[in-house]
Amino acid sequence: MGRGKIEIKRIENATNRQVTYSKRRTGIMKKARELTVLCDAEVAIIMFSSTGKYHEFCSPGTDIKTIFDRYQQAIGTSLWIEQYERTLSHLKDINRNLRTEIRQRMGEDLDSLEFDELRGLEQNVDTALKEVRHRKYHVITTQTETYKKKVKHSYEAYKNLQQELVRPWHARGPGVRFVDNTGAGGWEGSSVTTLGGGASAADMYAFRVVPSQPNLHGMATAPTTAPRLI
Amino acid sequence: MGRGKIEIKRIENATNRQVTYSKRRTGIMKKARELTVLCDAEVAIIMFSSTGKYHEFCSPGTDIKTIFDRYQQAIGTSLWIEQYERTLSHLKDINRNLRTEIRQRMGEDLDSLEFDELRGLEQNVDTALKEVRHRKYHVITTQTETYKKKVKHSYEAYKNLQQELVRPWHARGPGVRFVDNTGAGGWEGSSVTTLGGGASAADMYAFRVVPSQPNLHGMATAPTTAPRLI
DNA sequence: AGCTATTTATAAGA
DNA sequence: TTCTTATAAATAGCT
Repeated sequence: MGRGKIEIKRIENATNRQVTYSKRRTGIMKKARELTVLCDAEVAIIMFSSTGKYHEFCSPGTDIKTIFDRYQQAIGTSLWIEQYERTLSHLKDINRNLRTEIRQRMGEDLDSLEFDELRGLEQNVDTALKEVRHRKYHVITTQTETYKKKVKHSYEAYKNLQQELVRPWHARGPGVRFVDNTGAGGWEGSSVTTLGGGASAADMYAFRVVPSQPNLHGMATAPTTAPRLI
Repeated sequence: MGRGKIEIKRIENATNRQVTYSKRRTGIMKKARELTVLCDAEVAIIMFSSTGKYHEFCSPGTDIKTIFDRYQQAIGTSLWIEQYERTLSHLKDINRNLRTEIRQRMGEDLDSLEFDELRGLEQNVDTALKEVRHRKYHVITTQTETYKKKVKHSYEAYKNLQQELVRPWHARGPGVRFVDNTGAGGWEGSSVTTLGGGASAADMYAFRVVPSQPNLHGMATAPTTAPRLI
């Protein structure tokens, strides 16, 4: 009912949707009011727009909660606590199963598994291990490359400064007054020149040893932020 | 809208009132449905006619209780519902994290892990794999022993019967009248005598191949019963 | 927010 | 109840 017929499907234009919502909401509310008056009925309406705003209608002489209670009595679903408890215990069950699966994937609680399940698990974990190793080596490679570049840059900067140092004072630029040489000894002397070539990637991370997965398998409600390597 | 205009006041004729209620109720429900689709809104309607019959409408994908909960939250009523929602979302969070951990233990979604986490995971999965293998071999050994004993017993029973067969008729006991020899050829001739010694344990289960873990990682609310080997 | 051409809803009657 | 139809209402597309 309007200048043109519209298809009943989600209005994609947000503005349009909002306007239509507003108009039609008013229409429904009016209809509801008329119904309560004409037919002596009790009506409760709750609406939430896509933007989250809420509107309500309720027959005069009562309130939404009363009508809702009556509704619950009528359909016998009273006591949400029931529903609530059900949902809760359902989630807890799922949770417990997930934990069991994790424990089994960690090699615990295997007694309850049949042989074929054990074999499936073994195969699965084996595949997973390969995946993890694959990913680990990928990360090693990537990060090693990054470090290589960083070391190379630092070394070049260092060499430039060194050259600057041996040039006569009168040839220096006006902006160069200090040279940082705090690490000149141990830094240059050990492995800088060779690191770009042959240092093993694993050595680069040897300073940080994590014996087992500390963040996984926790009760954390939000993802814990991991300590960053760099 | 009709053959004549009507005043919005209680319809005194009961039949008329009932008919109007029915028609207009249908109209409102339709409008509500259209609103939810057109404007992506959530709508819940509860109606009671003057005769006490109830009707409801609710946007698809949700239910009246959910909308009512949201409504109560919106107007700031009900403290325990908040608590309930919090507990629920807490459980859902835990759930999500557990699933993430399982996926990572399966070698998926590894991109988000830092290097040290990856290394921890690798170590952990590696250990788990050893545990699982250990347990698997334990089960194999145990079951193989069981089968060995069964076969041994069967074989001895068979030999006793065979001896019985070669004894003269008059020497036989009164209860022995029939001898089952259905499998005498293929059974004895092939591997029975050697099985007790050298048959590989793995061969015993070769008839059952389970490529991956079917029951793990599911949404099951209760532990699923596994197919039994024996 | 208003304005209308149109589409819808529905009152009354069958 | 359900259908039909004349009419009242609601509203889509524009300002």
